[in-house]
Amino acid sequence: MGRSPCCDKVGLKKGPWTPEEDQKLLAYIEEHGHGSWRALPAKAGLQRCGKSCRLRWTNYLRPDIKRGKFSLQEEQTIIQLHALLGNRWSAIATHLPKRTDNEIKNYWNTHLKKRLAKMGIDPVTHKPKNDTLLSSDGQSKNAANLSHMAQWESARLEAEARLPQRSVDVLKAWNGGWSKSSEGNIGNGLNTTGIGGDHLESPTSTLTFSENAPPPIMNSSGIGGDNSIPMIELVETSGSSETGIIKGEHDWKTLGNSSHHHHHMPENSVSFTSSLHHPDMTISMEGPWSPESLRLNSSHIHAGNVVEEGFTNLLLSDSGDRLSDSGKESDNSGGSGSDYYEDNKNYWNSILNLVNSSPTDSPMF
DNA sequence: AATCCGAGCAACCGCAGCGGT
DNA sequence: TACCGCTGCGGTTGCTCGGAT
Repeated sequence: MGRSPCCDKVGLKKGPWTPEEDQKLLAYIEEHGHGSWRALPAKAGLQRCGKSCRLRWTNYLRPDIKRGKFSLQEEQTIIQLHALLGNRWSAIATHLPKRTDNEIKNYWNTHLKKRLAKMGIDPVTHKPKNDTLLSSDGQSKNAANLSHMAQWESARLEAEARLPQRSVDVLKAWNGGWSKSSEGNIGNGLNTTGIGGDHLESPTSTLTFSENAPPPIMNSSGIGGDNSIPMIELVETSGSSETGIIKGEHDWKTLGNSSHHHHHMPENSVSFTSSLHHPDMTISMEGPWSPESLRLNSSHIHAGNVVEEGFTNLLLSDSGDRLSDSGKESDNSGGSGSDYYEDNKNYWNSILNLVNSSPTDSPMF
């Protein structure tokens, strides 16, 4: 794989951009669009490599960038998403209006990480550090720390409650082909690079899930091995209540490739909302659990990205591929499958307990 | 006033992945 | 299938600025 030599070329300027350079770049892109970044500098009369131009544009010159202090809401969003996604800044950036991944990354590293550390929360795992909260006999050290913990967990709950593990499992199954991640972050098969591109900027998403069990698990090859989610249709509604309903045989078999197993979906209900550039996309699922019955409702949304983005939101999981063909959990992360489910259960129970015993809107930051 | 030092942030670097040939 | 070009991403660097000494 040939490395792009653009930045190695001699004679190309590096370092801070001058206002003149900014002006040239801005003027060129406004008139022609960026097209090929590699070719752009010469056309725009810039002594820069294309990479540098792209970076300058995406991180600074783009007209839709908001600069300045992060709001409380933005901070919480970053923290919550970081708890789910880890250092996937570009994915996090798609949830913050007009913020760039670079800015979010910097903000995390310079502000939020330190703040969490101060609170005794491990900024990597987003869990309270043992030595901070517990003494050797497991008793809490002091009430302040416990309060921090409760507040933090409460905020974390907000994020994670939007993403029940089982829904993640379902979507993993839908998507199929999850890869393992050495760092414990997701390695899903979805292409996220199209998210947050020129047409999609600031989704915030929630997922709600009924108490009933979600569908059984697909095999690992899943549906749509090309990472698409072909069973979903997006209907442009422009604010009307009109929705497109896709109905068909309530049988997964009709949707995927012929190799996967036949599973019937139990009754279930899913509601997914996402606010994008022009928010309020709603995906709701009613009746028999089957992707055919997904009902999508959106307005002013770049349709191609919406579906992908929406499901990427659902795929925010730190678990790897734990699903097997038969729907049982499989073990490929070092622990047994039952350990995983036990841990998961305990985890959710602890979060729910914390939330039940603490104010939901307690100011943390 | 000069120097030091840390925080904040813009920009760079290298890698991975994708599409085209 | 292998190679190449290109883009995007995340980690890191290094410059700037402001506060402390």
